[in-house]
Amino acid sequence: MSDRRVTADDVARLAGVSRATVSYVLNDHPHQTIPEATREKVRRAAASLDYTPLASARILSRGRSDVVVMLIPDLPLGSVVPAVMDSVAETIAPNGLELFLHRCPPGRDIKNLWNAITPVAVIRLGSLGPENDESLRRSQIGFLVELANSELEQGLVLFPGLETGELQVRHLVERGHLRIGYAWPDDDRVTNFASARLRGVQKACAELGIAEPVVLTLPFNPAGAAASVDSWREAGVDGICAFNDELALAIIRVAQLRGIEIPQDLAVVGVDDLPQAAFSVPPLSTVAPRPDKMGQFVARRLLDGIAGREPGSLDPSDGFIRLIERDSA
Amino acid sequence: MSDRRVTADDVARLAGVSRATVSYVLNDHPHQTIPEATREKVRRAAASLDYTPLASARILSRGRSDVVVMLIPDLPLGSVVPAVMDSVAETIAPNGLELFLHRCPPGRDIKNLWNAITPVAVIRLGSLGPENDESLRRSQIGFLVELANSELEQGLVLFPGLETGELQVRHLVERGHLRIGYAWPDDDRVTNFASARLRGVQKACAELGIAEPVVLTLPFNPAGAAASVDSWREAGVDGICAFNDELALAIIRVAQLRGIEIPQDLAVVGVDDLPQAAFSVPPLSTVAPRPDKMGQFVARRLLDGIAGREPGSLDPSDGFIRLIERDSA
DNA sequence: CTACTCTACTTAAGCGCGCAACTGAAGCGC
DNA sequence: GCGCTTCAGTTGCGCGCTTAAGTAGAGTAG
Repeated sequence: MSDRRVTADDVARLAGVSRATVSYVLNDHPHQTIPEATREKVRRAAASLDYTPLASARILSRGRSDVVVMLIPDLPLGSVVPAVMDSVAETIAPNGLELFLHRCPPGRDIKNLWNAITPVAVIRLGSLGPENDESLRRSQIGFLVELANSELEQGLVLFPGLETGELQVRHLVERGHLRIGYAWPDDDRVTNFASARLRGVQKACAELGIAEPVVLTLPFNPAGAAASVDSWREAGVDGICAFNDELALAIIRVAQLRGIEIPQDLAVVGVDDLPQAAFSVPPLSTVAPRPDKMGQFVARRLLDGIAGREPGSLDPSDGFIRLIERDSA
Repeated sequence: MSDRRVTADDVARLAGVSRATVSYVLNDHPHQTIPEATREKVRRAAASLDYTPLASARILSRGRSDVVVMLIPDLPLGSVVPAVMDSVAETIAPNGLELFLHRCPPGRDIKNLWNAITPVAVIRLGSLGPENDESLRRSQIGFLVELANSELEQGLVLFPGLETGELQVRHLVERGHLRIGYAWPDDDRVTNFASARLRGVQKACAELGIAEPVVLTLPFNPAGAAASVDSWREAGVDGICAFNDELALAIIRVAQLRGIEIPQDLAVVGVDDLPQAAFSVPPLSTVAPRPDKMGQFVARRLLDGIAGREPGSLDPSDGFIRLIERDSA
């Protein structure tokens, strides 16, 4: 809040050295022989003035910034996105990189963003719409990681929908539930996720030689949910793959009010592992994302890309999700 | 991804004018008389080269950046923080400002951040710990908005805990529930929020001349929750203020399993207005935050501060929360 | 015809920093 | 005492942009 910024010149003057020396000391520049006494003098001066180099000047001079921007459309970000962020941030921190999140609602034009910030890399977390995706690719950003919400979008898939659906079905079948239902969400914004997961369910059913899943949209209110549950029961369904835990928990609650025993009469498997999932009665079996693994994968890609290395050929979807077996199936 | 960045020089050369003219045109500089023909030439050249000014150079030159950073500790960010972000972003966008979120776990030192970015302003969303808070204040940031999680922390309060607690009690009392219980969360990270809300509850009880609330920690599992509900019932409690909707919904579920009628035997009021709240049986009455109002308030403060104006003397807590009356009380 | 104004630009001075290249002094072998 | 290397710094350029100040030419007033 002072009037004029403190610059490296001020530090140099106070320390009685040149500006270059200040820069060398504060950046721990290699190939430079500076005795500890001088270093200490400089560091003291910098500290006493609360000196912080001006990022813009630093970046301009080095020709490279340390900012990674994560661009996310205005999807409802649950607890997994922040967790992935934390994991990415932690992994790239040793390289001096800092992660920032920027929300990007459908209507907004990205172009103005680059007037404000010069990232080394950006992580696109799901599609931002055709024009923005395109302009992102054409822009002069060092490195771009394109993440997809599901196998149906372009980009790397963090949350593999196919595999998720398969895991759900295989678990139900293992426990003896052979007539599968799918609880489809009543929210357009997540259609992409849902489609991929349903495909996984269908694929697994085919592979296991059981009947096609009975797909019903699950309205997010008690009456509607109850109706869907009744329909499934009439169709002989005894195992439900829910799009996510919210739906799964709703199903469990509604079913219990109707005297349906879980998992004997009806088994349910969710997705997400919400905190509530562990504490429902019975505790919900669910396919959980592993944000730490996801973040580490993204961060590695990022670091490889920035360094100009070819990204390692690891299997992206390896270990990103896991089945948590509890008692609802 | 091209080898060399496209600079204003390239655009100038292509358009057949000087670099200064390019800058004047692209920034719509006032007090400059440039015929439309020339403007068009420049704009075409810029577009055909996909020119984006280098933010760092721009900022260095203008001595001012357009970046607002929102710093948030690693609290679980629900749906309200993103909503506040969107509201802030939208309000400041007409001024050319861009909002970025940066998470700041307790251990992390903020200092390195300013090597990466030079914000005009930062919004501190809750305390980042004593050292970081202090270093933030000493740093050379243009403007700092300090937001508090509750009345118990330093800074402006967006989510007024006192008022929240009061609203809960007054609603219960209006509906004839005079013996109040308070459901305390089993999570250390939210103690600050909870304390303020509880104080509001206690204050309202005192003012209305009813007994002190019976405070019980509500374990987030069915058995524990059931035990708490039993204790309240034994104490004659017929109206519960829950710390948040999650707890409120858990209470409703547990109570129903025990044959307790809601709201006749036991009324419950939550906080947050989760999506599930509207669809529980009975629908949950709750104190809802209004992220749009919060965001607009923060944005106004920000714009005033950046412009050097004294912030308007509006009542910060006005309209930030509201009671949503449904059927659980 | 000169002096002035207005238009439509251009020239050039920074912004603060990093880093390559240079320099002066000290140390050392012969 | 000479040339060589190492130490401990300094000088100065350039990153790409904004913007104050300047200027050539056309138009107009007197």
